[in-house]
Amino acid sequence: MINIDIDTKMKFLHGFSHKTRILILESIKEEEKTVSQIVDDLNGNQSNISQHLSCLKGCGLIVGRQDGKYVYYRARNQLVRDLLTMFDVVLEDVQNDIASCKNHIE
Amino acid sequence: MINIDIDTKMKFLHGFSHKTRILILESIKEEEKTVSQIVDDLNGNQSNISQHLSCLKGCGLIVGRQDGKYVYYRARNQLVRDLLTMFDVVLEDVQNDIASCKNHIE
DNA sequence: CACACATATTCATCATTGCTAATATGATAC
DNA sequence: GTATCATATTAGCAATGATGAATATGTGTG
Repeated sequence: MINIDIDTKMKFLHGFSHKTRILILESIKEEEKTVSQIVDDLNGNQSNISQHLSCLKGCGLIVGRQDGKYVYYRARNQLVRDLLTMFDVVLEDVQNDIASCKNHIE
Repeated sequence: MINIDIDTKMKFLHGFSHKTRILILESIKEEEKTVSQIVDDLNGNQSNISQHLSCLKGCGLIVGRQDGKYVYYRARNQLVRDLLTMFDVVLEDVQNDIASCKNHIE
């Protein structure tokens, strides 16, 4: 495995650090969508969604293609989809782990 | 797969959203370490590291055990380690695209 | 007990990020 | 050309997150 620059890695991970961005990723995980479709899906603000899409693109998590006056965005590739799936897998496991610990002090 | 509450998920993902926290995770990925060892490793501030450790614990990413006056932290389980490894795998795939992006949301 | 050491917490300040409204760009159709 | 629609960008402000100094808590030792 090649060495990965930490700042590049943080830029990448930044993509996952906001609720709206996660919701966008989940919305376009399996099928590409236009910006307006995503805006509708999330009941969001056009400017706001557009900025988050720009962020996600910069992070390398999604790609866009222009088709006429529309821009379609989708998850960059299968690895990114796998990562999104893995979040759920690990989180499920962590939740069970915590739940099965009857007397954790917190 | 059970449905995962989005806010719980965001809390989980927040653990990966800061450079110091990623460096901590990498530092204790393979072997548990005391707080002071981590502070030395990262050349960090004790208060600051302690706060990030608290965050990571709250996110479910790490666990701590007290041994005498020391507290040892380690990655919660193998899945968390796998996730950290997967970041590198996916990043390797995407690295060139990210390197040219200078922006976050702006 | 007093002391030294390891870690956690508080607090005030500072820095970064996200938000919305407004505006700009770019594409298509008339 | 102009009008219209889709998307991107800018700017100022609001919200959130990170920081280090100081302090508190906890743990073993003499």
